[in-house]
Amino acid sequence: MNDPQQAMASVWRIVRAIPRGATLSYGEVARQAGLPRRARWVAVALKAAPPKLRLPWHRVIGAGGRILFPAGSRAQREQARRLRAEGRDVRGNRVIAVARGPRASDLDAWLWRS
DNA sequence: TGTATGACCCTGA
DNA sequence: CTCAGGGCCATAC
Repeated sequence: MNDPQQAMASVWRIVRAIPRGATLSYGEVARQAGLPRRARWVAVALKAAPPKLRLPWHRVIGAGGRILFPAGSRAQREQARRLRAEGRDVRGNRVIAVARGPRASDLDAWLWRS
């Protein structure tokens, strides 16, 4: 998986598959995309993603449920807004873990079924 | 070739 | 809870 184009496509594919209301960390996305230890690359890939794709980028958050954009920034507010629109709670730059719905341990199955 | 810079992550204090 | 330090990997100059 050294071809940037292909690696980026893999990231996009995973992000696109994140169910509404669910979230994945950058590291998890990288791992799911077959790119372990390349969390930073996920960020690069998201930034480079054509808006045309309409990727649910807001469902990708930092490890531990943190929104990584600077507090108060345009992007931070937008991400919080979209997550809340999907029923998630956001306090400051923290995304509250889901009490109902798929748990982290079940997310794999959730993501890969079909 | 070398350095700086991230939409990152983990651990330890 | 915050903070620093080290690791990580691709990009830009």
